Amino acid sequence: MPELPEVETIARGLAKRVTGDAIESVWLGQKKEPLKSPAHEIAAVLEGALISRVHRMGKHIVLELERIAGPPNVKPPSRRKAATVTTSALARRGAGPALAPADKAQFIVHLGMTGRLQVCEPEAEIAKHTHAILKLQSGRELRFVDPRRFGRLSVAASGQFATVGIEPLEIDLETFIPLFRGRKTPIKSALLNQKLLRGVGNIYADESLFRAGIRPRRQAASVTRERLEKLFVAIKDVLKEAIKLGGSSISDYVDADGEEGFFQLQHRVYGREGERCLACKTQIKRVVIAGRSSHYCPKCQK
DNA sequence: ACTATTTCCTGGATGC
DNA sequence: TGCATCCAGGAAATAG
Repeated sequence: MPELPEVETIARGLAKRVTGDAIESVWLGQKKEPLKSPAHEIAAVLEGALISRVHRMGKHIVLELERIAGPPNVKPPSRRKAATVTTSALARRGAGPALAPADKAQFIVHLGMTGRLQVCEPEAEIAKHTHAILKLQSGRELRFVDPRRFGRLSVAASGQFATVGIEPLEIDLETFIPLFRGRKTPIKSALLNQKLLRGVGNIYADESLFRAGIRPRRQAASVTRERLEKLFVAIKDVLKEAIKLGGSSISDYVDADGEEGFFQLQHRVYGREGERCLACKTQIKRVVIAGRSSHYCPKCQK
């Protein structure tokens, strides 16, 4: 379940492999769920584009694209046609400005629960649930595999993709505190709300709340400033530590090199229901909040 | 305008 | 052993 640290790890690994490479052609599967933008639009934007940079925004991986002059394999007439269809499709959905084949664009990948991006040789066996294959100029392929299909692929004109939430590793205390003001929702739900902070998911919300001594069910607005200050530090610490360890490998998560992360060994509450609290030996409890398992120590967290 | 709940998905674990 | 059921959860959709 890739959250900020896992996505950061994956984005860094991917950046090392594909920055400077170009996309020659694109194959997209028949399943519609993984495609947030229309298939022809994704293909039109990706084909013949240079990958100039790979980075993370919240839980999204963003590939910055630059159109390279006269890619021999992309015929201008077909591109014009695709752009025309794109324009009308966008207008119909009221999705904002049309996505013309601009000089700069973005390919945005959300891994959902089980999404994987793999860079491999073309002869490598195609995994079950492969939804996209990008043929690269270097001869390799970038593939998107996602069994559960919660992941999403989309394209945007450069700068058009904006998420409302703030990066938790960049936010300052005086911006952080008011995020929770007047919110009746449980603090755990607020942390999972990507419109507030982007990138925090179930694991790191639980781990941060434990470190800050706050029960996940506590109403966000009722958390004292003192506790919010602790939470502010806890979130940053947890995320930074997790990034250092390459993320948490639970379920089948591996990074771009197929390496597992090790932060799961540092989990103090997540997935430890019934086990003893490492601080006070009390049994860790699990409750469901907003449909998510939430783990906490009833003694350490108030 | 908020908040809470439901829905989408498959594979692995569990139960009988 | 085999089959059915449950569970994981991000975010969009829907309901309240």
